[in-house]
Amino acid sequence: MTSYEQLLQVLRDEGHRLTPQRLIVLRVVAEGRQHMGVDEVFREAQSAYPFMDLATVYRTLRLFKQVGLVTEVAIGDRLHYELTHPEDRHHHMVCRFCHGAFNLSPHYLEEFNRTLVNEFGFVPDLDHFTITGVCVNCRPEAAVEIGTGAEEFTLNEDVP
Amino acid sequence: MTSYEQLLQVLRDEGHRLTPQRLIVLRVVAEGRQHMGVDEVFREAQSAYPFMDLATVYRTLRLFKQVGLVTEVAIGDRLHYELTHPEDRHHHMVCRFCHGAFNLSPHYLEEFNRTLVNEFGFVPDLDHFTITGVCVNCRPEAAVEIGTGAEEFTLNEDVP
DNA sequence: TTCCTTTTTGCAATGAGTTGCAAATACTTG
DNA sequence: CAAGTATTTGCAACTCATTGCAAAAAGGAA
Repeated sequence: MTSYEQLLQVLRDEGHRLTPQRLIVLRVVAEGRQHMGVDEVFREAQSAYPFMDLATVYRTLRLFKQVGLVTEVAIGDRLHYELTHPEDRHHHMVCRFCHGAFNLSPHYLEEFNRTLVNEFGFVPDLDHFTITGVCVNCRPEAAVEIGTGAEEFTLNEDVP
Repeated sequence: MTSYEQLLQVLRDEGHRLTPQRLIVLRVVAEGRQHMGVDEVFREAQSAYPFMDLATVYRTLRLFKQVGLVTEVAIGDRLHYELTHPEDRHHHMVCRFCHGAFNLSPHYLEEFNRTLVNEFGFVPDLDHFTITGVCVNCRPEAAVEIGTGAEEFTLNEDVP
């Protein structure tokens, strides 16, 4: 487990200033659950430091992402953040129905990454990657939406 | 080449109404270049129909995307749209530096798609996919940004 | 054609996120 | 520890995109 002091050192090393606002946001994210919404981070931070401004939270999270302290995950149409654990890097599969976020090992993208670099000289941003889709649990709902014929059984309640 | 009439039929078939606004947006996108920005579409449409509203353009493009007439591409932080050519489906690699968009054959994602479905039961949205990164031409700039040592040669102008 | 219902439009308001700028403050150097 | 400067904050204004709602218009039925 990365210690709090080590995290601060990352900021100092890159020449960023340690303001109370940054310390608080860092602690909120470090102690919070996985992929917190910005509003969540804001409320928590504000309760620890009532003068906290929303713009500061956005700027701070952007900075933390830039230096690799946190990972940004787009869930639905909102940004979420979680502490980066270097030992447990992972991408996300986000369900378009339930908005659940499932971890995906980087290993599943290695081949793809190599191909883009070798064939096109294109270096994809793959330190973190989010793919949306439909999770196992929501596949029945998805089937109804796109009409696979399954609705004849699931929607008709008059069958004997 | 898909004819204009065929495109209209797609809308009619799904029970959408053919309004002047929709016809114009469709024509603008059909005749425009690849991945047009929303503002671009708006300006073109407005010059053909001065009462055109921006909200209508957004709604119309969203509808067209939903029925598959157009493909949405996120370039930088803005949405762009291009006519969907069913014979020439492709994904996009978007360069974070020059914002150039390069086509990517769906074949490069087939394996990845299968893996997610088989291993996790997760069905990714892969009718269109955009990956950001750094293109061949911008890799020198990227090297300077992330510091690979190359800057010793590119930035120091005092070498004899 | 006319009437009727439902969809669509235009407008204004809203929401998430970003940005310009002056005032405040963290860090550096003496 | 005081002074100087470069960064950061707070605030308000702004941007892109979405939405609620009343008025307008499309398409189907009489």
